[in-house]
Amino acid sequence: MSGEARRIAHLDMDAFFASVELLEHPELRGLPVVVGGRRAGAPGPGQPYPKLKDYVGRGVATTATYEARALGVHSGMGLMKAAVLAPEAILLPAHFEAYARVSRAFKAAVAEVAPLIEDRGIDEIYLDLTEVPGGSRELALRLKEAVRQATALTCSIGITPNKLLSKVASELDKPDGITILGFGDLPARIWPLPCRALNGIGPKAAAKLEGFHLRTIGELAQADPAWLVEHFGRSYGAWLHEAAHGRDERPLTLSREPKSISRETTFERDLHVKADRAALSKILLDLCERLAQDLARKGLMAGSLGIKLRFEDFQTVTRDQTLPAPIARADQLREAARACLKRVDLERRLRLMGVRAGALVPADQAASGAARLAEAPPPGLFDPSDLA
DNA sequence: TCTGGGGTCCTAGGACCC
DNA sequence: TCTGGGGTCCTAGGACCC
Repeated sequence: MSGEARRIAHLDMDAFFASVELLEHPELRGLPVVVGGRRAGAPGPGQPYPKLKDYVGRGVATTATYEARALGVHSGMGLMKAAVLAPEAILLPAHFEAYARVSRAFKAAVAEVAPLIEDRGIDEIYLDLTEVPGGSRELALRLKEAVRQATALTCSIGITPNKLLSKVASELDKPDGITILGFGDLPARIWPLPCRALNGIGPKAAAKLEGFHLRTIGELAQADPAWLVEHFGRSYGAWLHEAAHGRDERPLTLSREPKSISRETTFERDLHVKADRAALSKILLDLCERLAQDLARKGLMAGSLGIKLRFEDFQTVTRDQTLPAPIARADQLREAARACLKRVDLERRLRLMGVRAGALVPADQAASGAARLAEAPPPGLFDPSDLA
């Protein structure tokens, strides 16, 4: 039984990173501004802001103000491409510490209104409003006011019976919008939208659907579920059908433990293992040190370690290794990463390297477990690798 | 004018065990 | 010796999301 109808909100901060930057640089309000790029270096006092057209190098737009989006700049777009569309746009470097601080502030403010929160990253959350007294519009206004008072920023809110629809709804009236929908609104408000508007249909699935002339969610809803399963697999095909009909029973995930922690970097220029050995070695050590800090800060150890490499042609490979015992120190991480590296053919030049800690275990548990084993090996238990 | 960095989840094949 | 099947763990890759 699904019980009574739920009331779920999706709250999404408007152009979050760019909006936080505008708090620092109010004189840029109303202008096309893009946040992104590598250490562009903040302009000194009296210096003009750097323009997108003056940017050279690798990097993507992390966020863009609505003025920049109107020129065609989207997050994830390469900056060199963005510069063609909006050469005069201001380019600001990202300040992740500031965004994290504002993120905590808006979530704390929202929790005062509605405590059941699913964290969906730095700038968005789901809320369960089912048991919160008050009308949906009234609650949305209260949430927006709480966010505004805590951060001086605007957000957009969708309220519907489930997460799937609320996520779509919060996009419908951006920025600073409120959209409240029931199942009855499906044909008029949801079905005309492109399939891509559904959270879970990405570029690949959308292109494949389009190949079958299924462009809108309404067209997808009309498709025979058995046919969808045939072409998209049992799990995904069934989900496509349910999603197109706005059905989604997923509960909110109120807390979760991290499954992995990773650090990666794209190089300024492509590097070759032989010609750039020293540079790559330094980068690997750097990544491992940062990963070790992350693990220490969270009190975790890695039960497995993996590397990720991206070649100059953008092909990406990963190598993972389950460790005999959890590790957390930088030198241990590096040794394990090097063992993984040996399993990759490194003829082509590299553009990215990353390290990832998986199978995470709390450091106190891992330490006591290892100590117990070292102190008193169980009698009669022998390790086959001893024979090697 | 090529495409960041941090994640999650799913699939699929092979090893290994019962 | 052959055959079959199920379950779990490990690894690699890929889609997707923020």
